[in-house]
Amino acid sequence: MLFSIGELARETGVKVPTIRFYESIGLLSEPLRSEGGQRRYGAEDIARLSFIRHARQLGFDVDDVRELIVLSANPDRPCTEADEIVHRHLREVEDKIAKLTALREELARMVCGTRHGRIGECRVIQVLADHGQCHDDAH
Amino acid sequence: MLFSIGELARETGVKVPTIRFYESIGLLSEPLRSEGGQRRYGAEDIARLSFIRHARQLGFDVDDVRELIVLSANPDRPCTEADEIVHRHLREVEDKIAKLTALREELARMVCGTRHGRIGECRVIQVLADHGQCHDDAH
DNA sequence: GGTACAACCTCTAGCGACTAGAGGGACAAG
DNA sequence: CTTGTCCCTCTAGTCGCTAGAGGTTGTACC
Repeated sequence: MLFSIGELARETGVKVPTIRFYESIGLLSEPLRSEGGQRRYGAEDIARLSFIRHARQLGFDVDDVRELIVLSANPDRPCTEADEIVHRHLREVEDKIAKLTALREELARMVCGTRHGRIGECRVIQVLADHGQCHDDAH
Repeated sequence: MLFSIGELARETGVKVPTIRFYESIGLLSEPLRSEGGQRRYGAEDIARLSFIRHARQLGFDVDDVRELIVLSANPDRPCTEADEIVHRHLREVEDKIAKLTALREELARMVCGTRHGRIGECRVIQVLADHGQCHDDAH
C-alpha cells in the first residue's frame, strides 16, 4: 500500500535524489514517514510525480509545473491559464529552434572544406577571429 | 594606447563582470595594471576577447574556446582538431534542434482546441497526467 | 535473536556561465 | 578639491539537479 522512495523512483522513472529535491522546493508535499523516519508514499504520489516528470520532459520550468499542478487540482476553473502557459512555452521552443537553426547554418559554412590545411588557412579560426565573415549578425 | 576594462567592454560587447570572470577562469590572461591597480588592456586583448565572444555566441563551451584559442596561436598545426571541434558542436546543435522539434509537435498537439473549456476537460492537463497520449515516447 | 547489506537519512558542495550586490578605492573633469 | 563615474575584490545567487560524506533503518536469511 505504501512505497519507499526507491519504489516511487522505480515507478515513475524519477531518481531518488531528485524526488527529495522536488520535495525540498515544494513541488511534492511532505510524505508520511515510517517509524524510523523513512519516507512513505501512496498511489496519488505516483500520479503527481508522473505529472511533474512529464511536464519537465516537455521542457516546462519548475514554476510552470507548480502552476500547472495548482490548475490541475481545480477542474472547474477555465482552461485559459493552462493554455497560456503552454502557448508561451511553445513560443520559447520555437524561438530556440530558430536560433539553433541559424547557428547550424553558420557552423556548417565554417567547416574547413579541405580537411588537411593548416590552422593558418583554417576557415574555422578565420571566421572566429572576424565576425564580418558571418552571414547573420544576430548570433 | 591602453584601455580600461570599461572601454574593452564597449569595444567588444562583453560585459565588465564577464571580462573579469573570463580572466578568473583563465580564458583571458592577466592584464597590466595602472598604478592604482586598475586593469589596462591593449589592442591584442580586443582581438582575443572578440574571438572569445564570437565563439561563445556560436555556442562553443568554455573548454572548446580554450582549445580554439590555443589552436589559433599555432598557425602551422594542422586544421583537423579545429575541424573536429566544430563538427562535434555542429552535431550537438543538430541534436538539440531535433529534440526541440519533437517537443514543438508535442506541445502544438497539446493546446486546447476550445479556448473556453474548463480545466476538467483541458487537453493540456489531461496529456500531462497521461503520458500515453503523447506521440513520442522519447521526451 | 543476530548479522549482513541494501536502501534510506541529512547536509553540503558542485556543475556552467555568468549576474548581482556590498562596501570601498581610483581617476578625470572642472 | 570636489564631484561623479568608473573601478576594485569578494561573496552569493541563478537553474535543476547530481555527487558524496557520514550515519541510520529496514529486511532477508540463518
